Parts: sequence; structure tokens; C-alpha cells
Amino acid sequence: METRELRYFVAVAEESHVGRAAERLGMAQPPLSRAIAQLERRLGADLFVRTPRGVTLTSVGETLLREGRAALAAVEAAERRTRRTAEAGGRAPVVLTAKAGASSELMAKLLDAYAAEPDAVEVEVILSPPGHQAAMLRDGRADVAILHHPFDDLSGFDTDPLFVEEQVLILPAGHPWSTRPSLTVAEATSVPDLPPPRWPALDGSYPDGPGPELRDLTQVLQLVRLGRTALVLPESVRADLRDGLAVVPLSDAPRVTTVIAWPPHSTSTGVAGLVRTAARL
Amino acid sequence: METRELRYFVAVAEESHVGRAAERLGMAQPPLSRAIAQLERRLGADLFVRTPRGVTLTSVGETLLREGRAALAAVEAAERRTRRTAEAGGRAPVVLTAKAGASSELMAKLLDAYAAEPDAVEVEVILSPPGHQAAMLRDGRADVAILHHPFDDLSGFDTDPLFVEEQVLILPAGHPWSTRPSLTVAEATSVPDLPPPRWPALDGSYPDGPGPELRDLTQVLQLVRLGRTALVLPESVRADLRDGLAVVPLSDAPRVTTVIAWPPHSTSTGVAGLVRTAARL
DNA sequence: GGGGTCGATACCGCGGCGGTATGGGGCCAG
DNA sequence: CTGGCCCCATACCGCCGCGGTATCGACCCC
Repeated sequence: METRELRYFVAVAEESHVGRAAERLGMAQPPLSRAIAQLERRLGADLFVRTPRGVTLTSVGETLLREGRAALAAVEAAERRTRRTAEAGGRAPVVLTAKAGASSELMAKLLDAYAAEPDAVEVEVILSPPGHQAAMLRDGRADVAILHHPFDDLSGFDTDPLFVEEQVLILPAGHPWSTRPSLTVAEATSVPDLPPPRWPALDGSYPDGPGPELRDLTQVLQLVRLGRTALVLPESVRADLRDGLAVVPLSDAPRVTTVIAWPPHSTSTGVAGLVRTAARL
Repeated sequence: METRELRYFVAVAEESHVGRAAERLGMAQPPLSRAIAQLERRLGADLFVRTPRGVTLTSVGETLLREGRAALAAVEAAERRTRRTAEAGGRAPVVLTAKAGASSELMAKLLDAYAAEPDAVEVEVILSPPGHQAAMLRDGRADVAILHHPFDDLSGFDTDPLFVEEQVLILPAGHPWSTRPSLTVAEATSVPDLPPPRWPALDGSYPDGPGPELRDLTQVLQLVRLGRTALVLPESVRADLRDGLAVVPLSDAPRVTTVIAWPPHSTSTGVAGLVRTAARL
């Protein structure tokens, strides 16, 4: 199976519509129809059922969509990581990704410590919205990630724990609850008049809801200060807080473990060095 | 990047020789040379250095080999799993793999319990030599595996622990050490006159050494009985032992955890059901 | 029943893949 | 030093197959 076929198939599956998929792929509809038919013939099974309004996946098609997406991500990762080491003249740089604004103190310590290593390579840091780190590791846009258990999906990666902390609710200063000694998770997730913020999904769109649309932590803290939202965060954010914010511990929230994660087959010296450094912190 | 290019590249990298790689791929040498040159041009970097005796990987090439192998395995997995659900008429069967001979009692219980589930699908069991399970999960020959921590490489998979046990040394009955109350790992790994057995590597070849070449547990137990080898195993093998064998506990060996493992993106109902059943055992 | 919206089919042109033949550099034996 | 050998690269060619346009056929809805 060629990646071209997989790309075509995934496009059609995602659009549920051959014509739109062809447009997205920058080609005409007939060759795409034929490519899909040919793939079905080679696999010996229908991938789509044709309906008057477009196409729908069969259960075989669903399997191929799931597996094919993972395969395409792996191929993209191979190409991206190869290009990156090529651009660096063979000395593969390391791309580290983390949630925008989170764990800044820890990351600074980690990057400083690693830079002091004798065989350190260049580290590029990419801050992206929560939830995007795993996808970036999978498709090669990043080589290492700072993630937070149990919030992030660690499956499929090797990880080392960095540290453990409690969670707190961030409120506007002066909010009636800001003087409470502690809150429960149930209370914290439904603060009266302060809807939780919404974060972008992997495709950049936002889920429905009353809360504000946000991309990083400084934005959200500003909106908390303005009394527009409230949210639960690891307590280490205290270090980044300015005036105008109140912090209330949560009594029954699970502890958050910050971990460093990397793809299991990665054997690059940069990743290994960074992980080794992290383990010593 | 197309999978055809990746296959070509991996073949050349593995053979370190364009001509032999072409032969292995069933094609002539010139088109392969050209395909590699084209790939290098598109990536903008040399993947091989040409030597008088063949070719060697550059550091960029090493990156592509590592990542490309993973990508090819993912593509193969997509195709294999799709074909499998196609052959089963859409009701994806589950392929479970385990070390030949190991954990037979546990597996019997698991398969029985799962078969009693209302929505159970067909489970095919593939027993293969130790160390092959991870590769089978990765390239789609299997969907679930029974593995043993810390011996097997669990990285890249989701796992659930099934149970924990001690390790024992299996000796021929009547061996001088067979009456010892316990042994250390250091002693057990160098039993006088009884070299440890050798297991096949992923490519089917055997490492060098004095021990016998083996593929499964019944074979090895027979050879122990004949006084040709001795080896360390989890103590649950006691259930499978017949006469002629002695068992000595190891005092300082790490405990073995039997786990059920599956690829993180697998969402098939079969895998989910099997894992759920396993968790209840 | 007609127009609109789909995907499938028919047919064509061309890029690119793989084939054979050959070139050219490096190494070694004589 | 040189002929022969072992490699990989280049040159050239034929054909498969991909993608394009035009059109058909099925289905739905007004």
C-alpha cells in the first residue's frame, strides 16, 4: 500500500464525500474515485458504502482509517525528522514541545542543565495549545514533550516522571470563593458565572460552550483577572501569577505528574541526553 | 514520501550494497540507484556515502532508517489489520500473540472468560519465539500480546498488569544443584556444563554460543530433562512440568509481571473486550 | 417529471518507473 | 604499472498508470 493511496483514502473518509476530498487534495474527482475503487479491489473489500449524499465508511474502512492515520503520521514523522537532521548538517537538533505557559520554571531548569552538558545539541522549543503535544511527537514535529499525567494521553510513548504536584483553582481576586480554604473538584468545575475556558482541538477548531476561546496560559490568566473565567491548574503556576488572582487548593483532585515523553524508537543522542538530564533534576 | 521509496531505502541500508538490495527487491540495480538519488535530491541531503565496496549510511541516513522502519511497520500494520477485518466480513477478529509455551494456564483462563462474553469476537492465538511479540504488534501481525516485564520491551504499547510471580531455575532432576533451597541470579546464569538455550533473533537467525537452538518451551523443557541445558523461568511453569525436572527458586531475581499489551491507537471492540476481561481475572 | 447532486465510467496524454546497455572510478593481482 | 574486476551512476527506451476532461447513470427533491 502506498502512502498516496492512504492519503486519498483518509481524505475521502474525513470528508465523507469524494468530490470535496478531491478538491482538498487538489485533483479532479474521477481519478480519486478510481484510486479508491482500486484500493478496494486490492484489499478485496468495500471501504465505503455509496449513498446519494456521499459516502460512509464500512467497518473495514473504519479499521483502515484508524490504522492509516497512525501510519501516515509515522511516515510524516520519518520525513520531517530526516529533513531536520539534514538541515542541521547531520547533527540532529531536538525539538521539545510543551503546553504554552505551563511548567516554565521546570523547563528553564531543564534547558539550562542540558545546555551545560558536554555533548548537548541545539534544542528548539515549541509551545502549543494543550492536547497537541502527543500528535506532534507522533508526526515528527517534535522529538520530546513535557506532558502532564493524568491529563495528557501518554500512550505510545516512553516517559520519565519529573515531579508531582497538587492542583488548584485559579479565581479572580475578590471572588466570593477566593477565601475558601479548599474546594472539591465538583465545585471547581462549575464555578457560578465563570465558565471554564475552551481550548482548540487538534484541527484548530473550538468546542461549543460559554467559556472564552484561548490558546495559552498568559491569555487565560488575564481573563481570569478580568473575571471572565476560572480554571484548575497545577499549583506550580503560582510562580507565574501576578496580582488580581486568587488560588484555592482542591481537596480531592488527583495529583499531577509532570513527565518527559518521547517516541519509543527514538535513539537520537539529543533526546537521550535531554532525558538523562531531566532524570537528574 | 512514498512507501516504495522507503522500502527501497531500507533495503539498501540493510544490505549496504545497491546491487544486493536490488536483487532482494526483485529489480535491476540502475532504477534502484536512481530512486535513491532522487530521494536524496528531494530531501536535500546525502543518505549514503559511496565507497568502493558498497555504500554506508550518513547520520541523516541513520535517522531515516530508524524512522522509516517504524513508518513501514505502521503501514504494513494498517494493511494487515484491514485485510484481516475484510476476510472476517467486517467483524474484526483479534490476533493474540504470546511466547510459545509460556503462561498457558493464564491464557486458557483468559480465552475461556472472554469467549463467555456476550459480544466476544473470534480470537486467533499465535505462539512465537520470545522477543517477537512486540514486532508482531507493531507490524499488525497481532493485535494483543501477552508480555513479561521486565524481560520484554513494553515501550510504545498500552499495558495492563495481569499478575506477578517469582522466577525459578529449571534443572534436570538429579543435578547436583537440584537439592539447593535457593540460588542467586549469578549462579543460575552460569550453571556448570549446562549452557543457557539460544532463542532466534527477529530475523530468524541464532546468536552464537554453546547452548542449544530452540523455538518453544516444550522443546526446551525436554532438553533440560536430557541434561543439555538449564534456564530461568517464571514459577508458573511448574504447572506444565513433568517428571525429570527440578525447580530451584532464585533468591535475588526481580519479580516478573505478566501483562497484556496492545497498540495505543487500537480501538477495536475485540481488543477492548479482551483487555476488559483480562482486567477482571 | 425535470433539475440538481452525487459517484462511476470512458478515453486520452504524459510523467515516471523499471528495463538494458554502458560509462567510469577505485582496488588489487600479477 | 596495468588489466580485470567490482561497484555505482548515467543514458536511453518502452510502457504502465496516474491524472485530466467529458459524460453517464443513479438517486432525491421540488
